[in-house]
Amino acid sequence: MRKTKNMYSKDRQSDDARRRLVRAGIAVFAKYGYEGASTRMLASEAKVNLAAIPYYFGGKEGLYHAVIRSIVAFGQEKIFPGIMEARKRLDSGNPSRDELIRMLENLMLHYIGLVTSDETPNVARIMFQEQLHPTKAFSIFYEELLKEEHCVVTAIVARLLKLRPDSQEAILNAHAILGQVMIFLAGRALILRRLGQEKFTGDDAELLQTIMQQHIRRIFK
Amino acid sequence: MRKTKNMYSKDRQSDDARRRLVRAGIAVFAKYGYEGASTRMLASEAKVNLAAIPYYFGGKEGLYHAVIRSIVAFGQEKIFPGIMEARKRLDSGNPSRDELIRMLENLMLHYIGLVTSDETPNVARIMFQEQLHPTKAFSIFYEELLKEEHCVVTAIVARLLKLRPDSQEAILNAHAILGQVMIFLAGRALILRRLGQEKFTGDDAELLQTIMQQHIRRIFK
DNA sequence: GTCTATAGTCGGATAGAC
DNA sequence: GTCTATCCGACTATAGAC
Repeated sequence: MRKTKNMYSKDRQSDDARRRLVRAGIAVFAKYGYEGASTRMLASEAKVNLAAIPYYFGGKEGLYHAVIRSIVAFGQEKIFPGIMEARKRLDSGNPSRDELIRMLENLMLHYIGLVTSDETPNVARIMFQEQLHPTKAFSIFYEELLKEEHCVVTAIVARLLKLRPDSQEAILNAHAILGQVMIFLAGRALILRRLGQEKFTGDDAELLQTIMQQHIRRIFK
Repeated sequence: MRKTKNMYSKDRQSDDARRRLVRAGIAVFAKYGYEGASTRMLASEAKVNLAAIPYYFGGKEGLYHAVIRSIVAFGQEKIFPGIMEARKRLDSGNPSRDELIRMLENLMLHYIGLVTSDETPNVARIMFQEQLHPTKAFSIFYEELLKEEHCVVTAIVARLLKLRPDSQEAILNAHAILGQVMIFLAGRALILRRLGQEKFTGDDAELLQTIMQQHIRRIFK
């Protein structure tokens, strides 16, 4: 039987080291990519010993997978509530055209919040890295996060356009709609350089919201 | 004075090795990223000797820059004609609303052609890699390719919405419009998995064209 | 659990024969 | 210009002291 003191210290410190490594991993993998990130960077950013990476995660790859899982959890926490609510309203009840448009708007406005927030860019960079170089991690993102999100948006778009929700046209249309926001994550460097800014401001967020509302209303009204 | 035979053989073989390396570089850097690509992969893909990379390009980084330059040239060839024509019509003459919309449509339809073509994905992957991890190469892309493209689209959008072409709103709006197509390059893995396809078909291209036309017309009419 | 020291591997670049 | 052989540095992972 373990002593209380040991359990405390073990759990607290161990959790601390693991947590710091995952946190550092998000920043370092986002900035340098999987190959570009070295275990030395990761350890020093997390302020833990180099050997802690193999010890806690079995190696660099294990740490990366832990980072992926933490991103999935972050995403599920941030976007699933909205998604699930939309899904529910679609399945039960028969939302009117205006309601459908408002649902779509709400989802998009929510994404804009993520785009312009300070904690999202690193997460988003890792997700887009995985799109450019899909590994096992991309399948996890897709199955546990992106699929449901994409399907719900497709379902809304399909209803608005009177298409089948599994039709090619509905899927492509939904992707284009989502692209209007997503490109601010994937093409972040371009738009920031174009604006002459280091990061997005609250004004940008507001402007984007009105722009997105206008686009959605004009496209679907 | 060099002998004709030597010049011939030098130029032909040297050009051949250089060309093969650049060509292989596009494929390998696209697939694995800059850090992930090794000189050994690059040489073997190009079917040249490992030492040819330092010899011709001064090293891996030099080869990468040559690849970047070749992509800029490719892009200028593929998209500048359309861009320049639009720019000319904007500067001289006073295009009508319908003409502006048609200009925007034409640019977007052209990009759809690039999205669904077979030779573009690797080029696009390298460009989006540079957006996620901007190096010196990103500045080259921006200054010599993306800036003019983005400015022209912004100018068209600004006229349609009666905004100043350097206003935040016009710039963000144009980026969102472009995002509808660009996301098919940046988020290629996602949409292909969603469609259950390995690559885009001619049908996808057609559908996308009609979708994009509808969106643009509804947004700006 | 945490650290230092080090093993073992692979990367890019070079030297020098041809 | 092209090749083989090799160097050197950086990387990840491990062994073993504390």
